[in-house]
Amino acid sequence: MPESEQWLELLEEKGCRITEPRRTIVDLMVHSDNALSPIDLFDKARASFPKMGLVTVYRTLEILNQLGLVERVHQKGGCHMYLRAANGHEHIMLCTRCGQAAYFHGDDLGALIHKINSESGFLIQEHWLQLHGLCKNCQ
Amino acid sequence: MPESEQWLELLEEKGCRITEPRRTIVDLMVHSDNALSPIDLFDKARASFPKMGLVTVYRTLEILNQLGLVERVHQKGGCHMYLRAANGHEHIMLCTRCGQAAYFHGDDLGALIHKINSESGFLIQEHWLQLHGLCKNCQ
DNA sequence: ATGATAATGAAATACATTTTCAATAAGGAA
DNA sequence: TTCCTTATTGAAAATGTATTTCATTATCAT
Repeated sequence: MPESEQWLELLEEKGCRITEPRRTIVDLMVHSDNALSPIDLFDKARASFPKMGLVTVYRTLEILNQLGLVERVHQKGGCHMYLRAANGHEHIMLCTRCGQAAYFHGDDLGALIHKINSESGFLIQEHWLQLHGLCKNCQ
Repeated sequence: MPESEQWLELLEEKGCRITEPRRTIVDLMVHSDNALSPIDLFDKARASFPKMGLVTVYRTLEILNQLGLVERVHQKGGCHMYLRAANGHEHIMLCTRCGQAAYFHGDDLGALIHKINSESGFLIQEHWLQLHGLCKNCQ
């Protein structure tokens, strides 16, 4: 089953109606190699669905984020872009030159987290790691 | 030498004038255990320097950020707060209950980064790790 | 096919940040 | 010290980003 369909099924399970705007945004997010801002999505979406409203982009991103399907990308310049979420122990890598995102399925950070827990007394509940560099093409 | 003085010297070396607003903000950032937003800083600063302008807070944070003395903190709710920057291989931990920040000096990411470089072809230039959990007091 | 209501888009609003600019103050030169 | 240059400042305006409101539309269970 195409990934877009899986996302739409999750939306349906959550009790959401499947609409044209949502289909459009899901499709764009599933297939994008680059992080996209709400405005990026708005512009791209209107190519195939001219009536798309910017508010709907925000609302749909919020739902997809709640479902863990997309996540906000954090960059020096700002934190306004979204990307397909990393699954399990994947980590996101962003190319600083072309913007392409890649997912690396590396070790989990369990050992480090555990060490921090025991040495610092801090009880870590959540962590995120983001990597910035040059992709193969841009080196 | 107090850390505030060190920061001010770095500002001077950069060619900046040492002003009352800058002293005030530096002092607040050096001594804060919690991440602070521009508005937080604005409010706190006016306690000792009532004429402080919000724009100056933004401008000073930008300079301190360029000098690597403060860094933006990334949280689910948004990325509008700043903290003394982590040095070397320190990583920032934030308490999700009281907001207190702690710095943990544990590397171990070198191996992971190296592995990613060789396996993915991606050349990692920078990495950010941020940890969220409960500090000793809040557990 | 119908109807209840979730979802939508546009406008208004709220919030965050940056730009502009005249007045002020820092700090080197006299 | 006093003067002068100019970086810095604060206020207002402008820009950019995100959310709320609300009447209209479209989904989907019946």
